[in-house]
Amino acid sequence: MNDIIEKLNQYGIQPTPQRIAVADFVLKTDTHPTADEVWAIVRQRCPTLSRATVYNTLNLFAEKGLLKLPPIKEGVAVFDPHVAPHHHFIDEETGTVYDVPWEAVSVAGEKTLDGYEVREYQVVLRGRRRK
Amino acid sequence: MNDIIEKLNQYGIQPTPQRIAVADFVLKTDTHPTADEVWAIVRQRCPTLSRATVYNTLNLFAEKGLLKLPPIKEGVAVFDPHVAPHHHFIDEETGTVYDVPWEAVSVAGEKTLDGYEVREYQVVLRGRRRK
DNA sequence: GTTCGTGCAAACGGTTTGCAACAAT
DNA sequence: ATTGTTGCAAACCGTTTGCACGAAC
Repeated sequence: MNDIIEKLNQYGIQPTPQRIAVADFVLKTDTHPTADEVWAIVRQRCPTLSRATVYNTLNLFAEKGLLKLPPIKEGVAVFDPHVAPHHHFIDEETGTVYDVPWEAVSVAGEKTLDGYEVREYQVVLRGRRRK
Repeated sequence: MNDIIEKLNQYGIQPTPQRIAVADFVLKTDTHPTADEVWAIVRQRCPTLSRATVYNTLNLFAEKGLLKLPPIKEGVAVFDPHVAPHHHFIDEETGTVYDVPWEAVSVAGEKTLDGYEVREYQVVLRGRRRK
C-alpha cells in the first residue's frame, strides 16, 4: 500500500484515497480495463467513488505516465478501403492515419508465439510526419 | 460507376443509390474517414442521405469485407498499466487484449521509413487464443 | 481562505435502434 | 404480400464538464 503512495508521489500525483484505490487495482491487474470496468471494481472497496473521479484519475495517470492508452481502441471508428494487409502510421500532431506498405516493415517471430494463433497482424507506428 | 455496382454485387451487397454513392467515395479515397466524414462528403452529392444510412452502409461494407476497421481507434479507451513497450494480441472471439513481450516479435525497417519520424511502434496481432 | 479533489448531474458526441414510409421483387 | 432499404428521431453508451461541497495546507 505504501509502495502505491510512493509511486504516486514519484509521478507527481497527490495521493488521495480514491487515487490510491484506483492505482491499487489498475497497476496490479494484467487485464486492459476500460474506465467503467475500473469503476465497477474499485467501487466495491470504495463505494463513494464516482465515475467522474475514475475518469479524471485515469486521465491524470495517463498524462503523468503512470499508465498508457495503447494505440488500439481509442477513439471513433475509422474505415479503411484497403483490404490488403498494410501497416499504419499515426501522426501524433494531427491524428492523421497513413498507410504504410506491407513491405516497408518486416516482422519476425509472430508465427511462433506460444499460445496464440495469429490470423493477422499489423504494425502501428506513431511519430511525426517528416516534411 | 458500373465497376462500383459490379463490386457491390460481387460482395453480395445490393446496390442502392445510397450505397453506390458511399462506395464511390470510400473506395476511392486514400484517407481513413470516420463515418461522419463520409456522411458530410457524400451528402453533397446525395443530399437526402441520412446519417443512419451511412452507418448502416459502412457496417454492412465492413461485414462483407469491402472495408476494414483497422485495429486502431475502434471502441472505448483501455488503459494499460505496463508502460514499457510491448505488443498486443487481441482475441477475436472475446475481444480480450493480451500483452505480448517485446522480444517475442521483432520488427525491422521501421527506422528507414521515408517521410516518417517514428517515435514508437508496436505490433497488433489478432487471432485466437490457443488452448 | 485559497487551492485542490470529489461527487453529482447534466451535457456531449459518436453510434445504434425503433419505426413508419417506401421500393423492388 | 413479402422482403429489404431508407430517413427521421429518439435512445444509448462512454466520456467530459460545470458546479457546489469538502478537505488540506
